[in-house]
Amino acid sequence: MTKENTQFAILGLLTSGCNTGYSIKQMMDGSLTHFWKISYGQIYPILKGLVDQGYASVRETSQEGKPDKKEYQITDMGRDALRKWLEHPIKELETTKNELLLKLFFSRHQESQVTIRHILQYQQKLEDRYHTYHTIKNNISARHMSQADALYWIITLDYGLATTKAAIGWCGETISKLKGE
Amino acid sequence: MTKENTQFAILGLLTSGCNTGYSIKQMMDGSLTHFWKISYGQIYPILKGLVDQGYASVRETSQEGKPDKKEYQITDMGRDALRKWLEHPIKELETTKNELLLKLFFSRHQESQVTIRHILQYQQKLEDRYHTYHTIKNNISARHMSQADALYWIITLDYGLATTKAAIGWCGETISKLKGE
DNA sequence: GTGGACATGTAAGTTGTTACATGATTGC
DNA sequence: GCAATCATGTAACAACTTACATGTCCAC
Repeated sequence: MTKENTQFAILGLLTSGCNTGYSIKQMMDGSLTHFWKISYGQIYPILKGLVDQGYASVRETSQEGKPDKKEYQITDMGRDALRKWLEHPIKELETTKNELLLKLFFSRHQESQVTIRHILQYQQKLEDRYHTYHTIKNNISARHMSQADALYWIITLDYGLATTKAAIGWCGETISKLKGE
Repeated sequence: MTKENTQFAILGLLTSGCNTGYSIKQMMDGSLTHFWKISYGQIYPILKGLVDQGYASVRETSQEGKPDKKEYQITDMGRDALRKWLEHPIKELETTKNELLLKLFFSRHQESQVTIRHILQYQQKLEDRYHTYHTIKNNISARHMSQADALYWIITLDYGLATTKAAIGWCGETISKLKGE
């Protein structure tokens, strides 16, 4: 049930300073994007669903200088459900679709120069991602934020940093291997 | 277009000794599963589509001691299309949904003991996966197989080994960090 | 006679994305 | 007057999974 997780991702963000569909989307894009993505097409229906289930409440508020918005608030029931979900153990490891590896698998049909070019481009993208994670990490340390919030946020970033670094290393080794052929 | 990639994954396997829907599924589950998954619900319609596009041909054959099957063969047009697809550069890095990281992001709502238990279980699963990759790698080296096939197969396994190892290391460090809190 | 490997296929459902529609307000 | 940011929403589509339906042949 990935939908359940997506639901709780949104419910969780209601406890992290986000209380409109718009701000949830922004937070997702900025901070959870490397392990959970979401579109408006999901957010608004799910927010409605959370209210239906009693996990959240809404009120329409008007602001000065900005359009009206719907403010969502997590309820006690929502908090209980969130804690229960957190306790629930993780079933299985997820696997990503990886277009580079797929192409690599069939690369005997191709000249190794082209393969090397693909890997180099991939490596560049990994390095960009690595630097993005670093920048976010530095921003968190520099900014306000409650300690409890920041601790776990940094831990998830460290996962991204560690695995991305390993992938960058693999790119280098693989290119050497292919050049030696 | 992930579907395009899935299509070429199947077309590619027609060049790697698989020529029935059934054997394609087996190969996928055994060797490509860590970066590309597929179900029968996709395989059979796509095989039909490949024939419609002129990328493959079929013939029904009967076997002794086994049920009849449809043997698919890649065509010259299919080979051209496969090479063109291989040349096409990779657009973007994929991101996996990761339930552990999602839960971790909200783990300030939870006692750190429970969080540590989750990470330990995750680490165990990563280690299982790591050993599976190793076993497959050893089997490839030990078995027949053309050198060209084996080289790229091993490279994709090395990616899995490198990133999984990094993730295992992160688990250890994170647990230490949380115990120190 | 039953379980397992081999073999093909589809219908319904799930999950998610993309593109579109709408509109307030601010600053240039 | 136009772009940007803030804001909400949906309909159509895409990709994929799950569950089911069907059947052969072999070995125990």
